[in-house]
Formats: sequence, C-alpha cells, structure tokens
Amino acid sequence: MTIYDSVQKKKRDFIPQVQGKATLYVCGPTVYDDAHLGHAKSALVFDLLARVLKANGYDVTYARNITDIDDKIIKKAIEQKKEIKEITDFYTEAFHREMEALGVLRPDIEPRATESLEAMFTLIQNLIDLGHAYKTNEGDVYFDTASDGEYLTLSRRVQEEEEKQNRIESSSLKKNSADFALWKSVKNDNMTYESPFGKGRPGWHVECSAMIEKHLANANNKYAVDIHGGGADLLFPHHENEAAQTRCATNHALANYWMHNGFVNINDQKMSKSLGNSFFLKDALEKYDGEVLRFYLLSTHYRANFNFNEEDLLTSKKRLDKIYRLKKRLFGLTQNGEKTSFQEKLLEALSDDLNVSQALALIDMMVTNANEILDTAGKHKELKTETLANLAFIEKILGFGVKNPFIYFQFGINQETKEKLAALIIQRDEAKKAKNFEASDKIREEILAYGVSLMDTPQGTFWEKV
RNA sequence: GGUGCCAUCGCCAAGUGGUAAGGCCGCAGCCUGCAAAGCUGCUAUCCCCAGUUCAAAUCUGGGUGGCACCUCCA
Repeated sequence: MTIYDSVQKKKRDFIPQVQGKATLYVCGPTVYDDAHLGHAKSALVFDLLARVLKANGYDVTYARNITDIDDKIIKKAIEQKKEIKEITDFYTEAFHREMEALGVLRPDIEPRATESLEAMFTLIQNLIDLGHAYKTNEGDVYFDTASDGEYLTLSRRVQEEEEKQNRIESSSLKKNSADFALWKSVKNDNMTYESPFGKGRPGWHVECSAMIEKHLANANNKYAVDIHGGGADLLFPHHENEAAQTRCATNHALANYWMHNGFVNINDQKMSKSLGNSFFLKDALEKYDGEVLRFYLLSTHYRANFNFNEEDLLTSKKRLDKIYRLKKRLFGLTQNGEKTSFQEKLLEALSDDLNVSQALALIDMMVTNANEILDTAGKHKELKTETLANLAFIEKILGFGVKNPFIYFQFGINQETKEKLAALIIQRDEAKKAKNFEASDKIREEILAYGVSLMDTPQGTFWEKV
C-alpha cells in the first residue's frame, strides 16, 4: 500500500521495518473538555488506516495516547474544585463513549501521561546526560534545540524566522528562544509530580516520545515506529519537538512515515475555542446517527480540509441509506465470507493512501448493480451470497452498515412514536384495501409530519426516518 | 514577514502525462392506485496566461483567488 508522507511530501510505498508488522502511533486528546468534530476526524482517519493495514495482512500495533497531565486540566480542576482525576476520568469516558458511537475501534494501547512518568524521566535524563537538555536555576529542564543539528528538518522551517517570531516572549532563562520545556518546575502547587528533577510537571511534547519508547520502540530499529499520525496543526511544533527528543535521546529516529489529517471547518469557518464555534461531538451525536457522522467525516480525503455543513452531511446520509436499503433487501440471509473482485478493488482503492472517494464510488456501483439484478425476476442465489459477502467486507474495512438496517432507519424515533406509527400504518392499510385512497394518502401525510416516509412493498409497508 | 497547501459540473468530490470516477440536486422514463424506495437515460474539458510534449486537469513559469501553520489546539 502507499502512504502520503507529510514530511517527505510524497506518496511512498509502505514498507514496515519488521516484515508483516506495522506500528502506528497517533496523538490523542487532552482530556479536559468534550471532544469536537476535529477529534472525531482524526480518530476516524487513523481507525480506517489501522483497518486497512490489517486488511493488507499486517499485524498492527496501534497506540493512541491520552494526555491527562496538562495545565488546562489543572485550571479546570481548580475552577470546578475537583480532583484532577475526576476531570480526566470524566472526559476519557466521554471520549470512549463517543468514539464507540462513531464505530472507532479501540487502539491496542492507550497510554496515559500519568502512567508514563517513569518513561519520561528516563528520556529527559538521557537528554541531559547527552548534552541535549539543561536545567535552569529555576528548576525547569529545557531541550537545547541548538544541540540538535537536525532541528526543524521535519517541518522545514527557517530557524531565524522562528527566532524572530519568538524573540518577544522568549524567556531569559532559555539558552535559545526555540528551546522547549521537558520538565516544568512548579512551586506552591499541590498538583505536581515528584521527579528526579524536582517537583513539577512534564512538558507536553515529551510524553509522546516517552510513550513510544516505552510501548512501541525496538532499540535496534532505525525508527521507533513505522507511522506517526495526528492533526495537521501538530506538525509544528509538537511533532518537530517529539522527533528532536527521540533522535537525540535514542539511537533511532521517531517515525518512518508521518501522516497528518486536514482540519475540520464549520460552515467555512475555522472551528476554535476562541471563536466559540466548536462543534462538540456529543451534540452532533444527539442529532445524527454516529455512523452517518462516520461516513460523512470519512467521505472526503483525509488530507484535505473538511468543511462541515448540514447539507453535505445529509447527502452523505442518503448515500449510507442506500447501503442499508440493500441490507434490508437481503435481511436474514447469512454471508459466507466469499472473496470477490469487488473486495479486491475496494481494498486496492483504500490501500492507495486511503482513497475513500474511489472506494465509495466502487460501493455505489456495487449497490446499484445488485439492486438492478434484484429488481429483475429470478432467484439470484449467487448474487445474494456475493452481495452479502461484499457488504460484510464494507462493514469490516470501512465500518459502514454495521447496524441492523431496520433499527438504523429508526434513529431519533422514540417508542411512543413507533407505536403510533404502527397504528397509523394499519389504518392506512385498511383504507388502501377499501380503495379509499384519499383517506390513505391523508394518513401518509400525517406520518410524513413525523419526518417518516413510507414504502409499500410486497412484504408489507415499511417506514424510514428521513 | 516566513513555511506550506489548494483551485475539477449548481453543490460535495476522485483522477497527478494518454484524452474527465462517484454521490447530491435537476429533467425525462420504468415501476406504483398515487407515492416512497429501486432501476434506466440526460447534464463539465478541469481559475487565467504562456511554455514543454505526438499527447496536460495532470509537468514548468507567471498571474489571480482561497486556506492553513508559525501561540494551546485534532
């Protein structure tokens, strides 16, 4: 398969360091607030990547961290007069719940900063011993960017420009304005951790490097992991700094392939906390089926910026609906895991740097073709088993169509309404039988007011939430 | 100011040298009591200019217009 490497800026064939195995590390959320659509996009992209790697036969080890040490968490804990753990547990659970609703599979490893402190100490100590980090007389430990000859090669920035930008706010205690904290000394504050460098907190960048060493890296390999991923904004400074730490503290580079997903905008506007237009996942999930969000957020190539808007989302829903309607037509039949050329082509498309658009085009054509044949008279035994196997493959690799198709079309309809609909449908059937079409159409109008449309089929009348 | 990305039908969106995928919307039809669903058919020469080439949406140069990062951020 091929992967676009955002550092080399080209598509590269994916060749893992250890044949048949793939290691993947993705920067996960800082659990101090609800996850927004951007978190969802990133999680979905790398969930898909892990699935595609597996489908290509790789034994995948996927790690996504949870940052549970952070100034914003502490700030919130103080504001709400709560324990840090209470805050981080709450948002971690919410994150897991929301990811599940999106059909995002749990990574193999989910390291937390609080559980990785020893690994951070080791890494920081190595950097100090090797002359790549220094302690200030205030007790902070900084990474010495000047000691790393390859600093800024990842994001290809120009040192002087960075300095120009940083000069104003640079601390006099830092040797170089670009130097970043590995350990922040904290005094008069009980929310600190003991370390060989004194009481304080780790810097943000150090946790990823440390976790990767602890959970994924093999000392003999050239790279700590095969693939490192995250949002486009993380390339600089976060990933630049991670890469610098790892290359200076260990004898290997951090990652062979770097992948960065594009940003999610809301109605052409950047989503940001300061603009107050963050679209929280929990709110979106109340309005839309998680799988519709999954389909929509994955429908555009992962590297492109994504402009979230309701109109496009509903277009995506219609596309997903078609998969589910085909599932309805074949409901109750079991699949036998048959391999088809459709599946080969689908995997091929996704293996080309996650070309989801191509994959969706293939799916649409497969669905149309299956419907067309099912529309014509015949027993279609072969087509049915083949189609069922294809749908199962789509479920597995893309996570589309995983629900019971009848339940899928009931999203947002409560039990009371369901009973009411059932009663109205019986009334309408009676009117239809009596050829009282005026009455039956009136009932249909009434049902439509619930946002529900009816479908008369030889098997009876079915309803769907529009 | 520095670094980088992008510009394809009304809308969303693939395609990165060989003559424009797919979806939504729209129109016409089949099916239907009528619908819905499903199916069939129809709809673009790729922001502008110049160049390279037998051949360019795809490469090069120059415009124009969007956008991102450079500060915590997926």
